[in-house]
Amino acid sequence: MAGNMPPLHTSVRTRRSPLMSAELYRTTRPGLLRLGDEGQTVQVAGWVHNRRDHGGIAFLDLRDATGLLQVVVDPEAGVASADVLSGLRREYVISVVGVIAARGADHANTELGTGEIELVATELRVLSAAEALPFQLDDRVEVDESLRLQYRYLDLRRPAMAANLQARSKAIRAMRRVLDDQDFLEVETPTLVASTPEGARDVLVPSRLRQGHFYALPQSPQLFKQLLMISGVDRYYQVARCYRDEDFRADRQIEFTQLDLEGAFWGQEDVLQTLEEIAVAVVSDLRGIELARPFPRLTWQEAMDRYGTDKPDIRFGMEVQDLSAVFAETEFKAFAGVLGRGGTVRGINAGEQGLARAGLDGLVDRALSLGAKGLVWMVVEDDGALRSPVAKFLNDAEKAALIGELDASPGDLLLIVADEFKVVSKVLGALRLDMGQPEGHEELAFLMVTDFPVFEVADDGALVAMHHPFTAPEDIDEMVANPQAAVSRAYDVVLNGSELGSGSVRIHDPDTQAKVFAALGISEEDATRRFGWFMDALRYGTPPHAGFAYGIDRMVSILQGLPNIREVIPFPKTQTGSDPLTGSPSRVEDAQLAEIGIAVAPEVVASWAEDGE
RNA sequence: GGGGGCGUGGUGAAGUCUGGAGUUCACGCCGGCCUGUCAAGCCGGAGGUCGCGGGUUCAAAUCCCGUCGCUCCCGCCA
Repeated sequence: MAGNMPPLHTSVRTRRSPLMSAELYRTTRPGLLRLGDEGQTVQVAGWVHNRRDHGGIAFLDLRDATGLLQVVVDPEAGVASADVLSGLRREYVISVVGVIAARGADHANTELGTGEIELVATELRVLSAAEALPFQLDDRVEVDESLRLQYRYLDLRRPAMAANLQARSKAIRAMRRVLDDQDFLEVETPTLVASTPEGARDVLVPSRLRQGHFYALPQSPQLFKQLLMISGVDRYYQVARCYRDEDFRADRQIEFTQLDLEGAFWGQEDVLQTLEEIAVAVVSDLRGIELARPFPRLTWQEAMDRYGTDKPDIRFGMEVQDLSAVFAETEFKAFAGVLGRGGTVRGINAGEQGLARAGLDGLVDRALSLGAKGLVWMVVEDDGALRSPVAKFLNDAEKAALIGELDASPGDLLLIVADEFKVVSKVLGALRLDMGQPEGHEELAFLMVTDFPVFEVADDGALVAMHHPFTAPEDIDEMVANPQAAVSRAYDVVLNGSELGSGSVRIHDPDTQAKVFAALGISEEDATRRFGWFMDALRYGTPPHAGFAYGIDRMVSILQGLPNIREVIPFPKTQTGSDPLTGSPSRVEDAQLAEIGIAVAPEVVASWAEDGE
């Protein structure tokens, strides 16, 4: 980390003998000094990370974002008054003048980048005192996250968190470098926009000037970037804050950041090439490794068939196998019934899991919670027999074929689900991750998933856009004739089982756009009312265009090997959408509400009274 | 909206199943000693309404009910 940073204040640093003055705090930074700097007189400033006081000589670890530097204080050297020296505590902010000295092999600390040297203090000044902290900044104990969030400014001092902030900045810098080199134009789009009923729930903002009317915060800059294509902006990008008001997850916050990009006269291949270049640059800068190109590709159908999900983690096998043919003539009613209704029977070989009965029952519960009607588990015995509650319903040929299809060996756990394709895929896809997904993110497996369906069938039977309604179908006539089977020119980038982002070739002709709206059951009248302005824009000469959006929070968190995106967001919100530091969201004055013509519903006011608010 | 986990001095954990004195461990904090440590060491000390409310009981951190907060998952997330 420090190694990549250019020395700060090089010109100042060569000054002779900096004297402690009111306005000069430092001439260099603690983490930047190295063997070879011995003999130099420097001034550094930062926080007292730790203090080791031997009564006579004392050691201070001076910390700033560049790292730690050991400062040696001899009480008889006149560095500062005895009171000042004995009063130094953790997290005091100090400025120290001293001479860099080599520590010698006996005293070197190989854990620190600066471990071969130390600063022998000649002068020390306290810039700011610090009370005892509400939690320790070392990694000895894992502090409750709400406490970390309440004191996020302290949490961010921890070297690991400082490294996350730096990684995020480096990632965005790499993205900008790639796109700037290709003459992309960075354009900002509004954050107060019109609400659209599709997709996620909007975050609404009441208008004061038009009471009873609302802005929405953008779920993405989608339509604005398409307008920019129509405007003649040839290649666009933006580091864009986006807002989706759905429930939180480890990888989802109400506000998040995307690298949004779009290009005119572009097709799918142009986008995918650029996405690879961006990923290669970011990974190179954060991990120091060069990813092999091209990235592997799967169509959506292949991904679903082999991994049960549209965002497969391909770091491990355990692929889903179609067992429908094995059980085509089965006497086992559960399977036969599903196959008779046009469903499918599939399974995975979870390998040697060594689960006891309770663990296997847990898997069944997990499958049920995922929407399965049941889960068949089988353990291959040493003699090749199958131990399973349903083994007695299967004949020898079926058992043999099953073992063959799943390439099963003694000790292996086989998990089988029978249902409609969607359910089977979801359940086996999730169980596959439960059983086999590697811990952490040491290995990086990027993947492009292409050829998503245009539509998916909602619970009420209606068609909804799988990507969004501005995505170009492969073939518009086929789409009209058989919408459920229609393939779109939409694609995702997946990393280690996480969707890093998605994009598509867009519709650039108003007739096609109208047909997609029609297929979605949006009447011409509705389409005109909601998207008329956009349909109009398409009529004045629209270049074919395509684009993508990378989720920056997810990308950085995975590259940093972290389990949730809050670690790479400076000031995230809790799962219930609150910020323990600032207390948002908060109630506002009645006068503020009156000004915007809003009244809180009586039952909500009543609930405040109950909660003692 | 639903399910799971967690909540104990400043921090983290054990104690909770099987009720019996706020008990223990590590870190931090305060004071003392200590001239080469680096998660310094040694000695001493302070610090808790066991998230909150109610119930059962002679007795509740422990059992029951409710509630709040954090977190993971399902639903949701074009």
